[in-house]
Parts: sequence; structure tokens; C-alpha cells
Amino acid sequence: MLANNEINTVTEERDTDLYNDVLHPEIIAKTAGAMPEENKIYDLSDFFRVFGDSTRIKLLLCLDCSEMCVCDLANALGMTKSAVSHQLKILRQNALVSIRKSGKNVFYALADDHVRDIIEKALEHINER
Amino acid sequence: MLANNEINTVTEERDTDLYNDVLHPEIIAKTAGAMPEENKIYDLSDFFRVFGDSTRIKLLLCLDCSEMCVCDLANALGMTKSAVSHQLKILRQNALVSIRKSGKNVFYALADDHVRDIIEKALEHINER
DNA sequence: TTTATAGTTGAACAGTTGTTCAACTGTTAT
DNA sequence: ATAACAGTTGAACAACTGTTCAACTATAAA
Repeated sequence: MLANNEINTVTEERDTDLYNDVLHPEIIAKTAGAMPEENKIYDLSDFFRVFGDSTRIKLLLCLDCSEMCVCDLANALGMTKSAVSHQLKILRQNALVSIRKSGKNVFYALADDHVRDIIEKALEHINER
Repeated sequence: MLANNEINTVTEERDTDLYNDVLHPEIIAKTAGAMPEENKIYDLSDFFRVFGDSTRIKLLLCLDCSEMCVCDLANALGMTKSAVSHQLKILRQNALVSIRKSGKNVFYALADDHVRDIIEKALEHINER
């Protein structure tokens, strides 16, 4: 599961690699004023990290076509139901997919349109470089 | 002791977690047709993975305000120049930032506007849930 | 030349992540 | 009841990742 916090936090300052000398104080002040609060930044990076795995991207692309059950998703991706289920759980926890139960099946669908938009913008960037 | 005429047991698929049963063949065919090619998908997830770290998000947000040198970025983030430099390298490798050298300083800037767009879309999604 | 500062780099380390495996729940059909 | 299937879950493990540390290059000033 994707952790809320990032690797490592402890940082006692050392002598050889200081960051105390401010070259351009006015610029630093400007960015400090415009920076979103810490929690928002963690939310942002957590959100992007969900897209940062090819299995999850494939799942989202599948669901962009059609609502699908776990078994079909596993088939489409050539993976076990277990592996797919683990990744679907992460997508669920991040509110990117919704579920609908029907008999023995669980059907997954995209939660909203931002997903489509974001993937499209990323594809634009990739295609233009 | 293993008999030397036994050449490995066949590892045909297991019984308990198969993905062979196709429940909805027409949907699977549809998604297969609409799916981008494998390489594109890896590019996509690689691209998003770069955004999936709070340090790199902070650097991008700083540079969205203004061109900045490594020392100032380290100051703004409260990190060592080394740590910042490592992350800037990743941003550089992914064509998200450009550099300009001036004397002892190296100034970094956002490479293009997709970065802004993508972060904005993500913020929309986060703010609406 | 010598000294100081800006920045980069590679190795090492600890924390994180995705898949596998096995066991489990719940629904449907016999 | 019981068998079969859809799906979920936790532990384990290998692969990956971000920061630290130390050593390095390069430019500028004394």
C-alpha cells in the first residue's frame, strides 16, 4: 500500500553541505509565499504516485473504455486476480474508481473525469518531446 | 537426492488463481483494441512517477514561481544541496526542467507549460473530493 | 597559488513497493 | 450440504527509491 509519508525525514545539519547561505532572499521569500501548505503537497505527490505504476495505468485505461469485473481485468492484463485486486484496492483508496457488486462479480469503473483529463495531458507532454 | 533424469517439473498454471475464464470476451476485446502500445504505457507511468515525490513536487512549485539556483532551492526546501541536486537530476532526465549556467551558479527553470497544467488538474481533483 | 563557494556524483543504507502464495469470505448452482 | 467460482487479504520477498556522506569538479575572489 502506498504510504502517506515519504522515505526518511531526519536531517541533522552537517558542516560540509550547508544550505544556510541565501543567494537571492527575495526569490526565496516569493516562493515561500506562493507554496501550498505541506499537507496539500503530500496529497499531490501521493495522488501522482498512484499513476506511477504501469499496472495501475493499464487498469485505468481499461476502465476508461468500459466498466469491468476483476476477472476480466486480470484476463485483459495477463495477471492473476490477486495482483489485480491489490492494485484495485489502491485505486479505490485514492478515490479513482468506484465499485458495483452483482452476484459473484465486482464491477469497477472510473470514479470521475479528472482521471481522463490528467492522463490526456500527460500523453500530450510525452508525445511532444 | 534428486534423480538426474528428472528435468524440472512442468510449471503449468496453478489451479487456485487462474485468469483463464473469460466472463465478458467482447469487453476484453474492446479494451485490447483501445489500449496504447506497451512502450507508451511505460512512458506514461514513468512520467507520473516523477511527480510522485514531495521533494520533486516542491521543486517544481518553486520553479513555477521563478527560475532558481540550486543553493536557493536547497534553502527554500530546508534540504542539503546534495539531496536537491539528486532530485533535480531526475527532473532534468525527464525533460521537466531546463538549466542556465552563470558563473558559479546553475539556474533551473520549468521546461514547458504541461507541468503547470498537470499539477493544476491534480489539485482540482484533490480539492473536489 | 590558495581559499571559498556552487554544484555534482557514487556508494551505502534504510524505508517502500509490487507480485506471489496461501488461506480466506461470500455468492451461486448442484 | 457441498462444490465451484469471484474476489480479497496478509505475510514474505526481491527490487526499487530518496537521503546521507564523502569526495570530487569548476568558477571566482584574495
